[in-house]
Amino acid sequence: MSQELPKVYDPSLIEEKWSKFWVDEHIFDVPTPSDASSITPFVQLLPPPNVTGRLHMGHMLNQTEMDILTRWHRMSGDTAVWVPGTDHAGIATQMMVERQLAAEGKSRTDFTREAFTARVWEWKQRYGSAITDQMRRLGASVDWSREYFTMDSKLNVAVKEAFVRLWEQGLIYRGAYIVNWDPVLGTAVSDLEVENEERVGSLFQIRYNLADGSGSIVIATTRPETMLGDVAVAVNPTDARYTALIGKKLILPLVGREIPIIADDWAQPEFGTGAVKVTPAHDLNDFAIGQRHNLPSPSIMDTQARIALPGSPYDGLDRFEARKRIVADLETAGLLVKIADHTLTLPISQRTGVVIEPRLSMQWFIKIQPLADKAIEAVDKGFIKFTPDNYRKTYNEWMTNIHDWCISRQLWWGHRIPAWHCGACGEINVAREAPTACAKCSSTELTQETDVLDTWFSSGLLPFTVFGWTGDAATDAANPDLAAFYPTQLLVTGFDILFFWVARMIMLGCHFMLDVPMPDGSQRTLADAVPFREVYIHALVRDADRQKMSKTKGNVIDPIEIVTKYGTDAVRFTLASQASPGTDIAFNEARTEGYRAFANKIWNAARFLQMNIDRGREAGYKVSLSGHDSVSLELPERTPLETRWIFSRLSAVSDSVAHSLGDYRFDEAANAVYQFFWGEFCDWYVELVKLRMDFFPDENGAFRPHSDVAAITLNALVAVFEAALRLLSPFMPFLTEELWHALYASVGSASPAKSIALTRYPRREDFAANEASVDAMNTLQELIVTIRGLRKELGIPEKESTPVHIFSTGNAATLAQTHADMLAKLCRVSAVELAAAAATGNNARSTSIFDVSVMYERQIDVAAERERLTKDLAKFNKGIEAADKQLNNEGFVARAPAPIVEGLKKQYAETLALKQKVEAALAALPAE
RNA sequence: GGGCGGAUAGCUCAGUUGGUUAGAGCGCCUGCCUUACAAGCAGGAUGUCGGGGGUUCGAGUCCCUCUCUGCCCACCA
Repeated sequence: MSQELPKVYDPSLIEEKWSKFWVDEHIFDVPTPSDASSITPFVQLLPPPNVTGRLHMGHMLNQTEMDILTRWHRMSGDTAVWVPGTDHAGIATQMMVERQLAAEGKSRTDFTREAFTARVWEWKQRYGSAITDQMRRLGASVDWSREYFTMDSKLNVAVKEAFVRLWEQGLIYRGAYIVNWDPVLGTAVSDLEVENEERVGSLFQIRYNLADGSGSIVIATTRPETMLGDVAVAVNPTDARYTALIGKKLILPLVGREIPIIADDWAQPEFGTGAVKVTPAHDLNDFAIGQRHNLPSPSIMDTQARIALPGSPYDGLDRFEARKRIVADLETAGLLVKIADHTLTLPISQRTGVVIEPRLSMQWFIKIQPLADKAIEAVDKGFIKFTPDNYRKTYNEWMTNIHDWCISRQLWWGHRIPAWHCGACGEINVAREAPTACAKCSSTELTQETDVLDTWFSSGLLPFTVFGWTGDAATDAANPDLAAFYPTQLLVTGFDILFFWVARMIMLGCHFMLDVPMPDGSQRTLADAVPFREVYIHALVRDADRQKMSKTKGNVIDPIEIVTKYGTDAVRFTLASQASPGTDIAFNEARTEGYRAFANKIWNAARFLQMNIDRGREAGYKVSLSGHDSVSLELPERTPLETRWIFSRLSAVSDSVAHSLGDYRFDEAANAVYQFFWGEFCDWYVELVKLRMDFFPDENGAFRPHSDVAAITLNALVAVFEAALRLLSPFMPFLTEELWHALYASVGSASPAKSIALTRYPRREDFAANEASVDAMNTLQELIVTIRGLRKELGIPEKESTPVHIFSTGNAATLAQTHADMLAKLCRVSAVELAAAAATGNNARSTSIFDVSVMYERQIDVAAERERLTKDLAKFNKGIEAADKQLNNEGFVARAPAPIVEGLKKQYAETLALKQKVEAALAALPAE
């Protein structure tokens, strides 16, 4: 190697270099394929983070998963496209800039709309790349050449197009309805942006007197202030208490207005007093009653939820202040009957945390049922698959109970609704470009709609708008990006935006793309109109105590901080090692420390290789790397056992990693590569390889004669390590990139690709697998571990070598003799002798395949030995008892499959033999 | 009010269609600086698989039930 690697892995020395390299060298950019049918696409859309955002652990988990899959697919030969972008996030961004203005002592209303949006753009240019910079740092292998921003003019054109088409198709309407109103933001928000919170409030009972003075009705309400807008009192038609009163008039307290008593099923006799006040402009249900009974719906509040009734004593009061005053006034008037504690669910704005005010206002809606129908069908028919599958149910539930989607927002930052109101005739002109005259009356008195679209409207279109959808069938059918990359293969996201985003993309994708012919000109079916074929929903990242991370709790872990501390690869590995479908991740720093150690282990393995390559070279051996594909299917005849074994293991692990990743079992995949690299490659292979490297002195300081075994082994070692790096690289891209290049430099050949990310992912068939070597190694490993245990128990000093006696009915003893060098190296065995019979005694131990005794004279701890043996005996007895019971059970023998019965019998016999040996050993123990 | 999930070692979690004596990492205990790595090496201990019942030759795994615990949806004044 050109330069020597430092002894301890320091991620900060290499990470910046590689993240910059990947971006600058356009390693992950994917040009549009000229022939869509010649590629296997693997396309994913990054759930666009808010442009105002900062990366949190949820993002990092999401991106780690997407990146592992993208890198794996890319290395497996697929055309892997991961499209990044950011969301203009109407409300969040506008709030951000307004806060900035507030700091300058200004407010939005000090600006014109144009000046304000210009200011937002300025903000975006300046700070908008913070989150994507963080992504670059974390090594997300996205195609930056395809980066989008949801307010880009290209996307704006597409958004307008989509809106106009929906309007023309009669799927968008405008009307006055009750919407969720955020009085701080001064805009409507969707149902999804409202969180329901249970709180203890009060239920007020108020007396409304009959106009004719013949009595009164007591109503119950949680919101007395809305009585100013009452237009009726409803009772249930079956409620005997009130039937006589239906049709009579009441005097609205404090106001004096006359309102009727009406009969409506909505009023439930059991609740409160059975009589309910009706305020159509400030309650969804009351609005429905109002419609049914043809009642007026006077609004009593302004956009900031202040009472807006000129002339009223309450005019200008905030709603909660008004409530206090009204309750007090009612009490004074003797009309307040009762105040009782009452738990109720309050709608809270997700954005501002204030209580949502249901408000009657003019809004734009999407008639959702036709879109939902297709979206339901697409999932029902399996065109879109959910992992975990139970989200399908959640999705269906929501989709079948869906309400029309209010898409208008009273904001300044966002895609402005392409509609122009005619001042002359009131006609709404919806058009792609600003019309010059009203289509109905030709008046030129046109003003553009001031509302903007819900952010999720534009992000719901992304799967096709990012690839240049225009809405023109012929143009879109000829669009090579759409041809190659739509539908995308996979969407990885959190459940929190299942309805906000995933469901909307499905509805809008199925709707719009159904009209785009297939590249071959044929009619597109729903199966190909879907925006993605699979959805993987990942869980939440929690803190080490499984608490949700939140700013108020102060337990938020900043990915950048933790990455700075442990290195990106270690944090990625921590997330991956726990990421499995449906399971939340408890992020524990102790674990990350463990994976930093793993990174260091890999690093030091590279140093070991470096040393061997250098020394081997000096000794005149040739070292080469054949390339990044198949390592070597034919191992030379003189290849030692451990190399045949590690190749077999590499083959098996490659296979299992692929299967695990295919099932989104990131945890299984990560654990498999971890176990392979540390537990097999380092713990066994590297140690055994030292036996072959005859350019190092042996135990006695002597050099052995050179042989081709050393050359074979050295080259195998290099090949296996190189393959292991590729295997690890989707999980630990930085470390593996660095070491991969260093390895090639060390070997002295040019690396076959610009980046390890562009090499081939190891596959099962790439490595010669050999069953016999695996069996033999398993036996030797068990033997070595047993001897180590015995030695420890006997208190043999680490450096002292001892002979062993081995008896076996199988090949264990001969294997031990053949590979005595391994035993010498790994458990200090000076000589292997075959025993004629199984030994029992303090220095012996038995397994089902061999009996081994270590020849060492030493007084053992009799009490400890007795305890161990007694424990073993109990264990064996328990096993024997259980097996005995089963084997004597006729039902079991008759019905269980033969291999199970045979297996149990064999095990029974083995356990019995072991038990007898333990009993003998116990008997042989000297008295204490 | 509906719906979904979880409960397995001190901690965080695996455990494939029921099949032999339930695993991993971390932590813990013991001994080691063995020519890559002390962020290391070797050895070791640890479980009434939440409780109860059922199906079965056989249940951590399937069914019922109870307890605890997350989460999502919902217009009851």
